[in-house]
Amino acid sequence: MRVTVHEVAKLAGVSAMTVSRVVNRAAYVSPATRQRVEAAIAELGYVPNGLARAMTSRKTGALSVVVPDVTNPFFTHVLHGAEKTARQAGYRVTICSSEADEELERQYLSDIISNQADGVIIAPVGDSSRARLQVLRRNNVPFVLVDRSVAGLECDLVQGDSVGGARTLVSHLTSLGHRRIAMISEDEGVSTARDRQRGYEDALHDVGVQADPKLFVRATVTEDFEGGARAMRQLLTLKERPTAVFVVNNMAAVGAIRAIREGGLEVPGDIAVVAFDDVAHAAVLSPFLTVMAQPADMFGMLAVQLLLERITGRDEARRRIVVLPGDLIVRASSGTRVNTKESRRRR
Amino acid sequence: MRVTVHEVAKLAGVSAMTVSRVVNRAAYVSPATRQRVEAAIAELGYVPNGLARAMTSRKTGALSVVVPDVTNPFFTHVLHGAEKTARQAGYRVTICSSEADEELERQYLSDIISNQADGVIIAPVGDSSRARLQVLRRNNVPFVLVDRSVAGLECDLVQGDSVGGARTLVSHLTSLGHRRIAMISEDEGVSTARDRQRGYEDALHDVGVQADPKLFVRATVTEDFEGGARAMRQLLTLKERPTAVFVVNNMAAVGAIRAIREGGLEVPGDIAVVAFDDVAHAAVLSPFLTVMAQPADMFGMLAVQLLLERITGRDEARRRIVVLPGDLIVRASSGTRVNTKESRRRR
DNA sequence: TTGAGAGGTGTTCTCGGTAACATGTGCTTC
DNA sequence: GAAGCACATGTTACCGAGAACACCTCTCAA
Repeated sequence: MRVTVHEVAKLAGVSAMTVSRVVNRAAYVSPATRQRVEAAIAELGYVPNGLARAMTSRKTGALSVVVPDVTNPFFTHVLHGAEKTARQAGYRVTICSSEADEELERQYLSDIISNQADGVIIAPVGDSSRARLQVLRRNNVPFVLVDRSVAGLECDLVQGDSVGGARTLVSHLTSLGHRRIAMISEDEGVSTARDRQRGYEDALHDVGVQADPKLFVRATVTEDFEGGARAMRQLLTLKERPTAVFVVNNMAAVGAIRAIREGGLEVPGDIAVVAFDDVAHAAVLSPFLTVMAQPADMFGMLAVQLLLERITGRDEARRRIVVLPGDLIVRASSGTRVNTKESRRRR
Repeated sequence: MRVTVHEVAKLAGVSAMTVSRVVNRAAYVSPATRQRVEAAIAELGYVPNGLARAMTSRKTGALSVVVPDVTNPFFTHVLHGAEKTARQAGYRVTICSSEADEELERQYLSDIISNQADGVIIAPVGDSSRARLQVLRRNNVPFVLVDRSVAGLECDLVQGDSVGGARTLVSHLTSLGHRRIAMISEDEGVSTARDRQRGYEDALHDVGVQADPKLFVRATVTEDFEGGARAMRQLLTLKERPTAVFVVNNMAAVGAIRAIREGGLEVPGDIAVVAFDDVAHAAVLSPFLTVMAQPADMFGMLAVQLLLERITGRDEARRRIVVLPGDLIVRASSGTRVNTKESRRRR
């Protein structure tokens, strides 16, 4: 069906090997032959079969990026950074959206091994990913974690400064006078959730406040905003409501804000909100949410770089961990007067 | 390096073929043998090589989705819908971000052929993609267009109702009294730009207004918002400024709004803004932009469905075109009083 | 008793490309 | 004039699976 070397060879009156040599600009093909072969290639529209090549070369040129949610702007940018860097290095990128589902993640990783990806970038579902990642390792597929580490698994990692970032965000709230500050977190098996909780507790401790367990809620963070909304509704039922909330990420924050408003309350008037991860479009359209912005593109770029180094040998290299600091962007939702220009205008 | 059938066969004391039979649950393997083979597979951690399989079966199980920008929420959702549907049908999805660059698109399509993808979903860069898509066709790679058609190319297509959607958006503006309405479009080679321009002109015509060429500007729409911003700045230099702007898509709209504000003007007070495509996060956080929302997930899902039908034979099927209507969502940016509750509160 | 068919397993060849090796020119060089 | 090398091309084998076919054994019906 598809054109092969053999058909090109026949048309050009040479052997398959010679066609291969022309295609790969290998040594020692006479100009006359080369020309005839090239003409035949053009005439038949021959495109080399990458699979067959991969069979012998043991390199597919494919990297896989596994993220829990492709519609989350944070991961979107990780993806973009990774894709760009990979392409420049001559690699393709296959995305896998694990939907934060362990079984789906397992399936993807198994597929990845089966399809001989040259390497994997993964934002793991959580600590439970450890076993699955060890299967990768057993099959000699190099991988690099992004955004999240996995307890008990030593490997290359690119992540943000969750502890520090959370501490900064929460300190921002305490500096505004808040003391009853809630946290909406996610599954304990996710390293960023743990780290951000630590930052949250550190910041409270800094001002002499003991973290109140009733003010700590976990959300199931899925692609829609419902997880954050549900968690927020729970907080709203407390007899003594928090005056501020620190939300573990952007998606949950959006849900939380919606829940607050649906509860007839105002942000930041009744409850101030701060969160991790910026949302570019929203930020420009109508800057509202105070966030710890992370350089997501950079996460992807660096992860690919580390991965490529693993792929191209240098096995001796030890485990490398890159930690990227975030940027505190203060906007209306935390209750300061920064950037209120627009909201005043909108009326 | 990686475990193969042969090693499993050796360990189990059978032939490679028998291992293959066990793996594929093919007929006639004695329970005893099956068990020994399965034990060997488990012990060695054998995972079948998908490439080798693809060589003989002539099916890779890979679909490619080519979009101009993976960080654009619209395409993100197309991608998500496509990925989900494909996965359920047992296909993987490779994403290619063409960055609206013809050469990059050509390269990707060539890669796709080379890597024997079973099919392609593509939001083409523009009409110039025609030649590149014909190469796909010549190589028997089925494909379906999403979002954009290509002039002079007959093929399956899933798109929004750009003419009607634009007409609705612009009519919304005229119904509010606007008459000097500008349009920020993009490259003429993009079908949606042409269609939306027609809808724009139709809507003006409906109220007896002749489209003013000076009010029509093209933006180079790239992943950042600069294209829209530049176009807007150009409109702001006109002696007689437009009172409203219809922007061809969400990314450009974000840039345009930024430019308006940077010019010291207000939206919608000085200039009303409407655009195609919603941005989910922004919409929840602080509803502002009046848009024609398109069911992007659905675009991806349907495109994959059409594609799978092509792949699994039924070649006789004629060209199919699916047109999905959008939803007008009126918010603050167009100057109505809808949804002003939040902005009033925010003060 | 024979043969037909089901059960069970191995051998060979192929998928499309290329590494490795083989072969065959012609020209230089001592 | 034989060795030696650069150039030019072909042959063979292999990458890891699986299709096709061959070849056993055993059972059961005629």
